[in-house]
Amino acid sequence: MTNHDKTAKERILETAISLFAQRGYAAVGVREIAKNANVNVSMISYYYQGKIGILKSIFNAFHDEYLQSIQSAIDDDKPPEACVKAIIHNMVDFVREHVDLTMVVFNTLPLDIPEITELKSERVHRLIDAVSGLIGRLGLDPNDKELFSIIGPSLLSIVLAHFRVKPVQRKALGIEFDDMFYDRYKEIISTILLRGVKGLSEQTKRKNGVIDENTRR
Amino acid sequence: MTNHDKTAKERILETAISLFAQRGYAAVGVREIAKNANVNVSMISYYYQGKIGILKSIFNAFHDEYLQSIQSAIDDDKPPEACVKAIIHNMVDFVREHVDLTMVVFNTLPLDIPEITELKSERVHRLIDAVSGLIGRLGLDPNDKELFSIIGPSLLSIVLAHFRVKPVQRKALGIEFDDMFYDRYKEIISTILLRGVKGLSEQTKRKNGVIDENTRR
Amino acid sequence: MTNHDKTAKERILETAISLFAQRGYAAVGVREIAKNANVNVSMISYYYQGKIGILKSIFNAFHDEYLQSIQSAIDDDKPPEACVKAIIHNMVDFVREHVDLTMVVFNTLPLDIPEITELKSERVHRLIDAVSGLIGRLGLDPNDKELFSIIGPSLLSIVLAHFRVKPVQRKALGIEFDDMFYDRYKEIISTILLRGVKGLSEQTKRKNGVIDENTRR
Amino acid sequence: MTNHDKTAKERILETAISLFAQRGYAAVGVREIAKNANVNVSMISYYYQGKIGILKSIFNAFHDEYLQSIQSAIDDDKPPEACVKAIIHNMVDFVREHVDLTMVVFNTLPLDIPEITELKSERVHRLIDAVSGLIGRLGLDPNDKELFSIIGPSLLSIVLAHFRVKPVQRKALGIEFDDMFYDRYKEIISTILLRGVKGLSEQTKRKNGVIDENTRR
DNA sequence: GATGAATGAGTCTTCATTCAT
DNA sequence: TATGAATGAAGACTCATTCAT
Repeated sequence: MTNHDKTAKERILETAISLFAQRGYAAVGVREIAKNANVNVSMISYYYQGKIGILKSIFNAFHDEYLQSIQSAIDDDKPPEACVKAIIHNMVDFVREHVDLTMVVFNTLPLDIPEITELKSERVHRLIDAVSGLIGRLGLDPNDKELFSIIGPSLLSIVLAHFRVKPVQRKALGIEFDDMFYDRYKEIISTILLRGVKGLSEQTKRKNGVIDENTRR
Repeated sequence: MTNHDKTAKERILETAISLFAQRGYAAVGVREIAKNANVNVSMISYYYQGKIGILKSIFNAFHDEYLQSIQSAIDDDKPPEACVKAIIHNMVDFVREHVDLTMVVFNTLPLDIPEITELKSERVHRLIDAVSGLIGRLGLDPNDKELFSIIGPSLLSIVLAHFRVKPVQRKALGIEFDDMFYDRYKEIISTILLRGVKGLSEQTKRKNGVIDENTRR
Repeated sequence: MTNHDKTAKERILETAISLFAQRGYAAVGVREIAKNANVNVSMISYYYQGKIGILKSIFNAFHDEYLQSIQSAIDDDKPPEACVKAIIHNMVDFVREHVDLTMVVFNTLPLDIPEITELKSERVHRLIDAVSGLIGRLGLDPNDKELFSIIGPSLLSIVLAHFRVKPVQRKALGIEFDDMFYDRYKEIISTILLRGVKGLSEQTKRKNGVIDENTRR
Repeated sequence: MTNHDKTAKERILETAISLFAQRGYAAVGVREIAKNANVNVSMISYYYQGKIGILKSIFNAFHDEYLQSIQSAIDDDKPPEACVKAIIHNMVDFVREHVDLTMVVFNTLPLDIPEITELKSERVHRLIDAVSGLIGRLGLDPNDKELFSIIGPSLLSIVLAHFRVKPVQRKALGIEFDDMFYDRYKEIISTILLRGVKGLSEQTKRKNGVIDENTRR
């Protein structure tokens, strides 16, 4: 499907995602979006009920696909470590395929934009539901909210960190990022997280006095 | 020092940091900054040569203190693991003390704002210089740019992740974050990273065939 | 066509010409133009891409009509003196009909406004092309750039001089300027210029030794 | 006297003259003047009671010297043609020595700046007084206000025309203007004006029926 | 669906001037 | 004299949105 085949509505969304990812929601004007998308400015209000409507659509689009990519990686019949690896694998693939979409959501997350506050809260809860089972199987307490509030964001952050600074690094370090790089990327991130979490669960058990050699493998 | 004792210039900076952290650089207007800082709008251009000048000041202020907090944690006479723990300790303390400042820098980092592109590049290089020695002592190749481009951002991201979503979590999970929480926080993050990095260096060695099966588990 | 029938774009241009003529380009604000033209301020940027765009339009509008009025007066089948008279006739009529337009261009000409520097240069060249033939037929060297650089501006200046000081003179001398005045005006200016230029060409020939004492007086 | 020896007040005036000449009174800000003159902004209000005060000083400074240069060229014992030549000579020299000063006054003349309206009127009257005698001796009616209102401005305009467009011409035609150029300049302008005015007086007499061969030389 | 003119509040920046020191 | 902070209005321009066509 060439760019010309897409409907005006689609072109608006894609252009907005690209521009929001580059310069942030607030810094991009509807005129610029309309111009780049080759539509009349009024069409934005027509299709999305205003600029903020685009952002809502972006959040929903991201949420649907992202959640699914995580859920499809969780399989209670597989060992939890494999699930984590699969999640990371899916996440990296998903992010690579939707860098701009992900960046917009991630960068907009900590900002106070009243109109999307509800969307953000809802998203958090659904994610927790999705992964809480896996957390328990990894040896951590799924009801330990504090622990979760630390590990949860870390997981996404650690994966996304690279994508956030990619443009800066490409410039400063002169690195090109290809498929090989991302294979290594997945492996490194998986190692850090799996080993790290394993260390955590050992620590927990040790503190609870249940440490014996067997549990440490 | 009460808020009234501060100079107009200081009040502008602090107000801007607070507002930028909440809603992002582009979404905050100079009028609002001036109003909250109780100064005349034109004072912003007077002291900072325009809105972008405030952002530059913020970057420099962050960079100076942040770099120093990391450097002071690195001690070649201590084992590298202790250094990592110290860095994380310092970072968490630094971030807690300067949440808004850190958030502004972190959230602005991935955005394309031509006027501060140079500042960002320069910052990256100085950070690399500061920690490259430690990287080597942890068993990783300090000249492996790719590896660094993955771990570097991860380190900061994993620490900051919590702060980014703190407001959302406080609301969604009903957690209060006190000193005890942050002690635990430091420990968890340290564990994840140290164990994770250790896993990485072992992996590296294994691939290079330097170690045997016994040392692995 | 009443003022109300004109489009917003036309009203902006005409109002701007009038105000610029009175107080100069820099001294007039877009708000004042918009107010007098009965349009919203933003319409100025919408139609003219900013205040400077109005000035560009003014330059182009003047140039087009002015050049044409000169060209239509030049007829190689008529004696050059008649052409000069016709040019002055056309110029005076043109200026009377477009006093403000002419004044804006003339008063803006010597000012350094980077955005219109090119327009000014282009204008000079076209004018030279238009009259160089006539210059030769008047007995002057059309390739003598210096000579042209003196006479060219003089021609326009001498015609415009009156219009520049008209308001001051009306006040100071109590003169009213009507059709009769301008008929005399054309004659006086024509006489000065034709006799003056004739004197010049005689002087030139004399220096070149082409004529003898008898023809001189 | 080097630039550093000059008093702050002098530096302000000279800097203002230079800047006003380049870009016009309204387009130049007091901050720029103060900066270029190496004084504090407040000094401008202190010495000149505001920006408009500088302009008034400029008008007065010009008027005093300019009038004197014309008066010193008028000598009732010399033939009127010689006086005209002397006036032109003095004017060209004066203008060359005070280009910026002259341009500021000349360019500001047609603009409506309420605060200097009186200054302008006064100036016109004094000039008329100074040259009215000479006008009569040239064979023109000194009480013919209309005639004077045409010739008067023409005289100055024709001399200044070159200086107004000098920068444009230097660029467009590639001419350099040196002493030799200005010698020729004086001669050409003198010829145009003397011959032109002679033509006028002959015309006048002819109409009045007093023409005889003797008066035409 | 699509256009482009129009609106009015908003953007950041600069203005000339004043005042206490 | 000289300084620099401070003011408030005004500078040009852009914003997202609406509406008649």
